[in-house]
Amino acid sequence: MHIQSNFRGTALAGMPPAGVTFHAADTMIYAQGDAAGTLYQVEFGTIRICRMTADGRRQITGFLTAGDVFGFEAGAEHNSSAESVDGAGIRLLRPASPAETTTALLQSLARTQHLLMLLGCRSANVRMGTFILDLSERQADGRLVHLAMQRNDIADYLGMTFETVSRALRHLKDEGLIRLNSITEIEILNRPALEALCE
Amino acid sequence: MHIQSNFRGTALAGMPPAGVTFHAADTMIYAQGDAAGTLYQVEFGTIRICRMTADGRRQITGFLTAGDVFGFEAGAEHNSSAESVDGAGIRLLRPASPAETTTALLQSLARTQHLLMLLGCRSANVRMGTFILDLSERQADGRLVHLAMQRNDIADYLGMTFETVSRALRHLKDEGLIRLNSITEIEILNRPALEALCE
DNA sequence: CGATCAATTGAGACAAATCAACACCAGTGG
DNA sequence: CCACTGGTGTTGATTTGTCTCAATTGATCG
Repeated sequence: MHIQSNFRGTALAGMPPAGVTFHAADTMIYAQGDAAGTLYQVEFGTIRICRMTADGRRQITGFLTAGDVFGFEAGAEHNSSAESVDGAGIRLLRPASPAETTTALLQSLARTQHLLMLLGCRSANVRMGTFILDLSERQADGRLVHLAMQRNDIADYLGMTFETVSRALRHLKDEGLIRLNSITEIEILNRPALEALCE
Repeated sequence: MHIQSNFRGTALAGMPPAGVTFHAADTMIYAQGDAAGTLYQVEFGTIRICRMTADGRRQITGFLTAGDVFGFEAGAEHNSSAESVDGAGIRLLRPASPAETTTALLQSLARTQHLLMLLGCRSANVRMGTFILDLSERQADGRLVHLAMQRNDIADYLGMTFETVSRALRHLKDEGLIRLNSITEIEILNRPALEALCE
């Protein structure tokens, strides 16, 4: 499981630094409605920020990885929940300086707007392709992309069903743009074409 | 035209306060790619924030009205453009305090996330209904909603075509939830039912 | 090995996009 | 005063893409 491997990878190299708490896969860090105020930073692993719609659907508004700061809210309560996707280490930030807060907020805003653009575009294939490219940018390797989250999470992030996620992946595969090395690893075979598709 | 009436309404009451510039309907305040840095505040009228997608579509990421602050960017350049919808007065903000910036940013983030939730939901009728309710909250009257923007703008905001906007309005009308008093004025006939639809 | 959950694939239904025609309104000029 | 025009909005017919429902395969784990 990725939980183990991810955690072990860090733990074996030495204990996680003090102030970092570990959250197992699929566990909640804070819930919708919890008191807000604290800021968090991802140390390792992947976090998803979720929000339930009134009709019962779930919208994931972001996936966060090492270095990302999260937890700000406009009100006194969290209107999103934060959950560990694959086992993650979280650091509590001591009250950050205003400048740091602004930077983190701007980044958060930029990410949200980026997702907004993605959802505004209606093609499932393009959404999926862009998602892969986005992940790729945040990961070291230019060809291999690791999917820490499962299809269901991707679906709720991209605003579609997990069946459509599956079909979109198949489509990109059939086009020769990617290869599915395993269920959690995608290989980008033709990046220029993929970028052209997603612009 | 709304330009005249809006402007006149303010102008007759006295000249716009110093530091407020007027932008006629459908004119640009800043463009995608312009140098960022200044913050603006809407004095009167309506502003739309737009972003072009590579495939030529336009996504409106927000409509701003009196009091709203806009213009922040993560980088040195604007990656959105700001345009006057119906003739609007804009005030340049002198460098705001960090606390004010954070507040404005949080509000901006909250709004963007709200729109994100809307786009994640796929029903055109619900999107349209929510849009009307959102507008209503920002306007004085609880029943009458003024549409400063035209159908095309609404479509690009809600991620659908203007034909679908038209059909969604018709649907809400047929359901007895709203009435179309004129092309720019909607009357909410059954707010509870409308809220129930949109949750 | 069977049990369970995740992922894929297929067939059909349905909502929105697309294409096209038409109505409406304001402004213009004969 | 009335045709003409261009922009905007509505409505209709058809196509297309995604959702839904259902069956099947694949992976993981006790």
